[in-house]
Amino acid sequence: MNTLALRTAYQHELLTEKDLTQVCAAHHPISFSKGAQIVETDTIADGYLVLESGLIRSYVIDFNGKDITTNFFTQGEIVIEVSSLFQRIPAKESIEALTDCVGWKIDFQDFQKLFHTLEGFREWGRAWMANSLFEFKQRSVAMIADSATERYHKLMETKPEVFQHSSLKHIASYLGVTDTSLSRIRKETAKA
Amino acid sequence: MNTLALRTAYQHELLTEKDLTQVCAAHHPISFSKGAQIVETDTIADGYLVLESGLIRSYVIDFNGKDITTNFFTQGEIVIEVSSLFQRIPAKESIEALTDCVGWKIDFQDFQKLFHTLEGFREWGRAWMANSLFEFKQRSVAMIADSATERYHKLMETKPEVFQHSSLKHIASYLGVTDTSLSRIRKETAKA
DNA sequence: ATTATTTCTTGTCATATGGCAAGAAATACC
DNA sequence: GGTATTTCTTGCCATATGACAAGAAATAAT
Repeated sequence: MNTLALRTAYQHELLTEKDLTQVCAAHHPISFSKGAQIVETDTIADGYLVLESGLIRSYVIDFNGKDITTNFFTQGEIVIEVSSLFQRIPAKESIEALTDCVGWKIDFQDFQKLFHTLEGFREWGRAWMANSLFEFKQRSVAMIADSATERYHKLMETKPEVFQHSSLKHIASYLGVTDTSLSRIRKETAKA
Repeated sequence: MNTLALRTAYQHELLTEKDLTQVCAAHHPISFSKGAQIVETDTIADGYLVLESGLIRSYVIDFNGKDITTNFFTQGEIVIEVSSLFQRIPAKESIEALTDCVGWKIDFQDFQKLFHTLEGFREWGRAWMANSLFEFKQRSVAMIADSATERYHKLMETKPEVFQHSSLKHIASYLGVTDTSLSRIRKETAKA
């Protein structure tokens, strides 16, 4: 089986080749069919996965019962409900497969062992978290500073795969607009 | 000197009393005058601080030259530019004191030593990061799901201190509205 | 105290986006 | 293949918020 995604995901200067071998060995292959629920709300996540292929989204249901996509995951990304996994609390987000997916799963206990054993691994982990935090901050700033059209274009550039496999509705809620508006934005874009 | 904020900030079930003593000892008191720059963009952060008293904000300048407040920090909170500190890259956010402030600073090297030595401390750190990530996700969702008025009320509830010491402009950019709009929202609220 | 500067309010008007609904298109189901 | 269901588009109108500008109020500077 191809471990390309794993090697990509765990790229870090302080993670030695030896560490990396150990880390990879702690993962096992896993696959999901389109529509499968990968993390369910109100359960405690028991691990995370590195996505080898397919498209995944995380989402929450807001107080009005509206479904809001919080993230899209593509190849080589870590698919995880951070709060649930690391604070050992029930998940507040759901994660679902938008296409058939294959990936590598690591269980929490195995992760813990590596985290507390390998200095390089925890440096990687901390850097990964720092980067995630940065991306979410950027997202908040984009919601304030950019127009819906600009956010649409940015997503097109960074994750074009999303437009092949996700419905307008999911993309619209991620961008913070209605699907009606997104349909119009797309029309304008195509025209230009 | 009062170490209340320190003890509050480092509350975690896996951080023993012994660990905590060691952690506290790694901090030294520090103070800033109103208007002081605590973290400057394009420099690499050399530590972080636990705020004992005062009000601090972080902000970015967007591509249009607009100043956007990304966060407010109040007593007991960790004031930090995560990306810069943990990825050792130039800061993209600035952090400044909105009032005179006193707090406890820990230098990166001292933090590193504790992080890689004390299992409980890194559990705390990871939990802190997980929680920060969660808060930023919530912020993104609020930008999508809540009206400006709702976001205003939420901030009023969670950080009322902000309204005493920050200008409308800073609060407005944090909430994602213009100061004009915020002035009107406030008026409506007062009326009701 | 006086003046200058920044901050806040208020008015008018423009605009992006939402809400709702109807039809078209695509997809899933039997 | 035909029907049902979901998804997408489009029109009309409502509304929240922005842009700009002028004055008031507060704060800082001399």
